[in-house]
Amino acid sequence: MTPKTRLCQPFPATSHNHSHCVSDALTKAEAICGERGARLTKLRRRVLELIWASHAPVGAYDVLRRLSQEHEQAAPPTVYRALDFLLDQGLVHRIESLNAFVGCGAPADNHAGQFLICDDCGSAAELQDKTISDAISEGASKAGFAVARSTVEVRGLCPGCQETRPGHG
Amino acid sequence: MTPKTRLCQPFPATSHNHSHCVSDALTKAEAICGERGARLTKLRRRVLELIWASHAPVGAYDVLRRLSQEHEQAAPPTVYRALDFLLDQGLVHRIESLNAFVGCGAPADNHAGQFLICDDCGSAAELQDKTISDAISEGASKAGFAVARSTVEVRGLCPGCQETRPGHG
DNA sequence: ACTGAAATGATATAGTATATCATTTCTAGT
DNA sequence: ACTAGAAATGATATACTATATCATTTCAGT
Repeated sequence: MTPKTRLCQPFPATSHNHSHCVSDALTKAEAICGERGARLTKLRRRVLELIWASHAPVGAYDVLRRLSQEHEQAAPPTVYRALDFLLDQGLVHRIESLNAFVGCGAPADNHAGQFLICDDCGSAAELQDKTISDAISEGASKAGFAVARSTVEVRGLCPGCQETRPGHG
Repeated sequence: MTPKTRLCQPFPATSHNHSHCVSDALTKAEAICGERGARLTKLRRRVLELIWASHAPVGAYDVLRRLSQEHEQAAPPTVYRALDFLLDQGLVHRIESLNAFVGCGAPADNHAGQFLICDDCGSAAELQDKTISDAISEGASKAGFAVARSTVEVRGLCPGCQETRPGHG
């Protein structure tokens, strides 16, 4: 049985080996793009890698600043085009409430995730919770609304930051 | 009993008397601000009225353009300050995925709504669906996440636009 | 009227995203 | 390998969204 709540990209444990996250994400991305005949160029691959530099969503201009250090011609469209590609392929998600982007933890399944975003450390966890998506479908359908896609962004404190800031203060 | 799904701001019927929506919203706003000792100044009231000009979320700069026609000194901070006040009072909501603002249909109850936004006509309906919010609380809690607030923005087609664009085309 | 707080005016600037056209690189068909 | 068309990138300009800062005006309570 599949659980109704799947934490497809958990909050990182303090001990986690981040370089493994990154290489894993890049490997998956290459496999997926390979299957689809989508061109994960050097530039797009590098942008994906920069997005994966942390588990916190990162702004397009932050990516640009880092990319510029190694690629002098980089300009806003350079980054936005790469991001558009990565979004199309489902390799990254856009976090609307932050105008920022985060790597997708389960790029193989075509899904719309729900995000838990820590107001303290900025990290985002990605959920695929069928109870939530079913509730949304049901609520929309009662209103006669035909759902195309939905954005769920939950703000609060991640497990680690609750220890440090128990009263949210 | 309270239904689990409340459509606290429905999609407008083609026949609906919009001036009634607006005057109703303004009346409620004055009552609420009066009770709270919050100052719904002429400027803030007018911005609220401009937001309520339609059921589609409206951008801050759209509000600015209209406001400028009657109030020459209006500048971006004029509008953003008024919006900040209206958001604080729960009289309008911000739609993150559109960078836009919409009047709140149920400003009296302090709530976090869910929004159904039509990709065709742009109208937004506001839901207060306990099934959705409970599902989010539950999913977050399984991940050990402490929820502060959540954003739910569903895109698709409203009842009226499904008739016109049955195949989403 | 006076005073401190709140609101608004005025200006500058930061931050996010896209339009457009030129050039280069890649792919498929020969 | 050659070439034409498509895809990707370069380069530049500009649009859109939001906030910082300080001056001035207005308001509520005394």
